[in-house]
Amino acid sequence: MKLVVTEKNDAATKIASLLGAKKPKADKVYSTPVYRFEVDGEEWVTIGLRGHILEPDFTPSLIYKKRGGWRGVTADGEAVPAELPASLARPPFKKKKPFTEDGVELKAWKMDALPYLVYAPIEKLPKEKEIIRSLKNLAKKADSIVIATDFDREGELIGSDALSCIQEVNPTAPVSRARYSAFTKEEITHAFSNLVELDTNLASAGASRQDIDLIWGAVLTRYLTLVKFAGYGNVRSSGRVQTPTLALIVARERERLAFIPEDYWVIKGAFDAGAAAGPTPGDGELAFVAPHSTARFKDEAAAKAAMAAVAGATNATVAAVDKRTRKQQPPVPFNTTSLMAAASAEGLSPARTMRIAESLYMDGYISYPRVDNTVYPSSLDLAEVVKTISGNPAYGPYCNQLLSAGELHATRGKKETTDHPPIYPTAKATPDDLAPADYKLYNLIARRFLATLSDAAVVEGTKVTLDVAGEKFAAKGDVLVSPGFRAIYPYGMKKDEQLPAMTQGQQVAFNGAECTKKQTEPPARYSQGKLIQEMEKLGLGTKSTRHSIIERLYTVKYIQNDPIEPSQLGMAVCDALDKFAPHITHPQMTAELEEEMDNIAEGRNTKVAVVTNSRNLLAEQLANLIPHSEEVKDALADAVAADAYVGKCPKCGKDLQIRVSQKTRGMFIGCAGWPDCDVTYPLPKGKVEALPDPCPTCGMPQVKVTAFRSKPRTICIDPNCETNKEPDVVVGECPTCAAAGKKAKLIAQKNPRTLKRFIRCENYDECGVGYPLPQYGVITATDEVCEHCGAPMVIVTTNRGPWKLCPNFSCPGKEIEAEKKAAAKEAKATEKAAKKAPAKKAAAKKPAAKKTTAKKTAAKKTADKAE
DNA sequence: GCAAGGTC
Repeated sequence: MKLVVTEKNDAATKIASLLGAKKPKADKVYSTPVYRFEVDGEEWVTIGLRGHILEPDFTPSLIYKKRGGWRGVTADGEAVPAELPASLARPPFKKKKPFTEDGVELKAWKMDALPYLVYAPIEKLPKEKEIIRSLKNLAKKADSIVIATDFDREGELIGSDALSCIQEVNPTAPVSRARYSAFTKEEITHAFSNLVELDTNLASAGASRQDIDLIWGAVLTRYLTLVKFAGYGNVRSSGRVQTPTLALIVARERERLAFIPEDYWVIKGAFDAGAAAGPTPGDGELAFVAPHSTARFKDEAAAKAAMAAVAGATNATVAAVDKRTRKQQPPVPFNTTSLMAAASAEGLSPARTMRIAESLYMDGYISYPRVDNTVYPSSLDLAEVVKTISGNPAYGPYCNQLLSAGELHATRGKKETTDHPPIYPTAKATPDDLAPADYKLYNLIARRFLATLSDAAVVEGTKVTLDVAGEKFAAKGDVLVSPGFRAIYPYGMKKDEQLPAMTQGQQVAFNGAECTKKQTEPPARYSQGKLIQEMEKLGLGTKSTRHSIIERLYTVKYIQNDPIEPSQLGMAVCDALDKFAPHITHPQMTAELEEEMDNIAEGRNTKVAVVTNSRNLLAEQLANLIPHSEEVKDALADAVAADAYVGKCPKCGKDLQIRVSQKTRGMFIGCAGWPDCDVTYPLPKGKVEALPDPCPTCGMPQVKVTAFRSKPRTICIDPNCETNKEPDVVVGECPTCAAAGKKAKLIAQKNPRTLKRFIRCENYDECGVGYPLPQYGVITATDEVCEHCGAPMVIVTTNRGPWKLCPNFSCPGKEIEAEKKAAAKEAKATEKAAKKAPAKKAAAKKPAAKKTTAKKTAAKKTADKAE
């Protein structure tokens, strides 16, 4: 039996179906899918890994296991370097030698262990245990092995790791490597009939990257976290990619802070081409506004002079009309980066975009979403794709138009690789088939695909120069003459500005001018999309990791909001590292690593040499950091306090800070003077940010609260402020009391101490009837009761509009509704799958659909609970 | 409790 190992399940299926004489048989080894088929009478089987199946980590025997291995290094491994470089060899023990904890002898403790970590040996440990088990099981029976992972450095490494697993159980089977860069019959057949050897140099280049990333990441992350410990879960991370990325954001913020705005003046004139002289009382249909031809007056006197010159004028002469048509070329096909950038402009974060893209891909709506390529391969039948999506009524007419216009020609981007095609739609979807955000992304991808097959848009630009008492005004207009791709791809387009038709020498009415003082703006903050593009330009991260790097910066609270601004903590971390360990804050580290990896791959250098070199460099940086720990510690502490600051304590005057409750993990506002001062304020659930302006009603600080999936709202921190008071609302009669023959009202109310809102029977002590309410939104009573449980229906009006709900958390109706929805969705999925490809796909799809709905119901439940 | 890179 010949065993073919691929990087992912998807590749395993494709290769099996391209090489098998007959349709491959889908099978499972333990829980891993494998595909069996025959080639020239020989039995073949393909198995897809899940990317890396091994993961480097410090040799376990060296690490004292307690608390995730952060507690120190043990003395038992002879692998522990006996001698540290002089710069790091300060007395490592705070406690007396020999130092033991829980009977384990420790060489160094916490921070003092970091120098040892710099030189700690690294092993590859299993990461995907299930897959490894399946792989080994197959390997035992294999006569020969083909490594068919992706054709790149990480692919070579993944293959090499797989091979080391295989050879543990089958060291003798001959091994070869298939190199392919497209899933076409020719390419795959060619690769498998021209097998080569695994490139161990290339694999060890990748392994060097792994080791270096681990060592630098672990040492610096632990340093930053331990130097000013802020409780478990408050990790302050650093890494080869994330720290330079943070530095970009911080640098931009610094530019903004250093920016000195300059005043300038703008003059705008009002004109009306419908009347020869003004002022015109007319309908204003032909009215337009045009700026002075000096777009920005740097000098107020000059602006005033121009205003004085046109004062009293009622007439303007059209001095010149200049028309130019220009073409707007259709966009190029989407790769991962351009998709994330375009989606980011539409309000989908890169991380969310990739999550959605992944699920659209798994459900067969779009092609593989992790690509660099921006040129459709010739093997892709463009017309067939157009036909496929033409079933969506929003695209139908445009698709037909494209198809009837003759042969299709697609735009080409600059990057051409052949591993995967650019991202395109692979199935029809309508808004009914997908969740709103999913459809938003699908729609973007489908329209982009059609746009890449379209003609250029032709825009006629008109520039009209108007003379008012010798002062020139310049009116500009853009009119779309031929929409071309813009008919289907409206994203990122400016609105047309139409000017009335005018001819040279014509007189138009001048209805006065307005002079406004403005200020120059600092450079804009990065949007997530822009940051991704900048990272790509600098070689930071890969198409598959950039979005998660940015997300990481958000979760460790180095950055906030979108456009991205750094927190005080983010700035402090960046500054501290830039001062004492500058190597990690620059993209240069990645560039140098790339160069070294090329050297390893080409055989000019070895992994050992490169990693050792990197260890030495890190040792230098750490030796620089350690003596400045007090300074770093203070800087981080100040930054954390500044991020938490919301205002002054009304009782003692110290700082009020946003804090996390140790007990409940919930947020509250507490006084920095605690325990001497016991002032606290409750906070509702959600993301909380301090606001600079105090409450206009009571003068206390205000915060911005963003609850899950809601728009942010501003609230005063004082629950007793008028703005936080809510009148009790009678929402119905208590059913339990009614059954007992009593009459009692159900009242919607808010607890000022906890901010929790709920409905409670006025006779609660006896009957115990109560229901939870969402934490915000205006509650209005209805005279209906829930058909399932008898609770009073209420209407909650938020900024997203009113919605009616049964407040009973355990109402049986909730389950029934959820099931109905799930059933409807499943029916649709089954129907769709059955239409597309009989039998097999339907079977594959059904559980997937079930899973998503189940997940969604669960997510909804937690969301409900959170409210 | 750590990185970055694959993939789900």
